[in-house]
Formats: sequence, C-alpha cells, structure tokens
Amino acid sequence: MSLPRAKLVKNFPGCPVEATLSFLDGKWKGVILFHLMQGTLRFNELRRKLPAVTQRMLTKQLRELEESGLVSRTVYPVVPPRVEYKMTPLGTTLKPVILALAAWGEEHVFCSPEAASEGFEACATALQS
Amino acid sequence: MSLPRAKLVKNFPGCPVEATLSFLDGKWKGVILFHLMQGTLRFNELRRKLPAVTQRMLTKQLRELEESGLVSRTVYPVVPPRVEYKMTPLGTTLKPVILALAAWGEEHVFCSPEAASEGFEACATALQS
DNA sequence: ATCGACAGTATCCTTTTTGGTACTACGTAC
DNA sequence: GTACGTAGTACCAAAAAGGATACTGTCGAT
Repeated sequence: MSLPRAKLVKNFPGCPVEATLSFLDGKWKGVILFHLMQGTLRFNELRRKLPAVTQRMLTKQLRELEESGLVSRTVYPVVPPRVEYKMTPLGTTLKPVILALAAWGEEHVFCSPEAASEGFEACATALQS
Repeated sequence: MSLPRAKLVKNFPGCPVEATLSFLDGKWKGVILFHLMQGTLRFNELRRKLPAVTQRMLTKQLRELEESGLVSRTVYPVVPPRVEYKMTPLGTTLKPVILALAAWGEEHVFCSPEAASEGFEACATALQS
C-alpha cells in the first residue's frame, strides 16, 4: 500500500483526523486556503501573497485543491488570461478547521526575527482576521 | 514547557496555519495524536491500533512528536521494556484542533466500499455540502 | 521594436519521506 | 530449546515531494 497520502484514507480506520489532514497535505495548501478564505484571488495575486512559492508549486497545489473539491478555478477567455480561484461551498466548511489551526499556531508557535526579516512577513500579515 | 522552537525556526514558513500543520505533518501523526488523546499508550499498544504502520515508521513519528514537545516518552527500566507515550500539556492544547479536524473528516470524507475492497485507490472523497 | 503582465508548461534535478526486511537483548512460558 | 512479547535499530530501496530554470502566446503600453 505504497500510495500517496491523499489516497490512503482507508488506512486509517476510524480516524477522520488523517482524512482531513490528507486534504491539507502539501506544503502550501494551508496558506492558500487561508488567503482564499478571505476572498477570491487571481493566480498572480496569490503568487504575490506567497513570495516564496514557485509558479510550478502554486499551480500544483491549486490543482490538487481543485481536484479535491475545496477550490474552484474559473477561466475567463480573455487576453491577457484571467483565472480566478475561489473556495467552493465545501471549501468554506473548512473554515472552522483553518481558524483552529491558525489560532493554535498563533498561540503556540513563535516566529524567529530572522525568518521575519527574510521576507516571510507577507504571509504573516495577511493572517490577521 | 518545552518549546519546539528550534524546529520551528527552521521550518516555519511564516504562517500560523502552516506552522500548526508542520507539527501534524507526517503520515501517521494525526492518528497517533488521536489515539493518545484518549489516554496513555505503550509502543505496541499503539502498534496494534495502527496495523498498517511499520515499526520503523511508528518510532520515527513518535520521536518527532516527542521532539516537538507534543508527546512525552517514558521508559521504565524493566524487563521486558516498558515505554509509555503520553500527550504533554502542550499536546493537549491541540485537542480542539484535532477535534475540529476529526469533525470535518467525519462529516465530509467518505470512503467508497468498492474502492476499499479493490485495494486502496482513491477511496477518499469529499462530499459537496 | 521591445517590454512586461498574465497564467501557466516542460524538463530536469535534488531532497525528503516512506517502505521492507532483518537484526538486537532480555525474560518468561511451553 | 524454541517461540513469544517487549521496544526498538540498521541498512537499503522506492516513491513522492519539492525546487530551478527556461519556455509558451497574446495584448497593451512605451
């Protein structure tokens, strides 16, 4: 049973915790969802909010979120391209979970000053709500 | 309280959501915490609760949980060995988070029986609400 | 004529994570 | 004297995840 985590839910009998985590698994999904929780965003808007993620990674994470039904992707056939990412109704049901995660992080996780001065504050500032 | 600061400084992407997720990252941490939430467990008790995890993986995940301060490991110098795993005070502060994860999983994640019997492929599906 | 914004792909490479199997030591029970 | 339960290690291989860089095409502005 060497399958990616996202497909392994059956391996956790009676454990919905891992089931939920499998939807959030991926280096940037948590932040992405947090930002989308606050409103629809275009691809590059999201990119600017996550300066450390590469284009390739952002695309990949978004596609996975789309595939799992948490985020919708709407392409407007215009030039230049316009693509909007938005939480689906299912995605919004995750809000309490994300808020719980954020609350715990804020209370128990401390960010070193070095990390903050190295360009990560863009993520941190958007997290107030 | 022992703060997992060293680890955080290295891995903290700058977002409290991701920060919290980084503590839960690892294929089995969610389930492990879920079980330990219900009480202290010995190594092999935990193993029996997670039939699919190998000894090596279980050890590894437990050591990581210990290192991040969520779980404590107590060795009793007896023969045969007796090692007890237990949530730390910091670990118990995660309870609301774990419960939120569990609640969402129970409400939105389903595993189709056919897929389950065929193997483990893609049996996790989220239902639109 | 060239540049940048837009939303990505394609290709290659490195790192991290996970899995499989075998092995340890000690004591007790059969 | 052989197996079982305890709590792990050590070693090797496979798989998955993540990163770096370069490239696409159209348009509007400079």
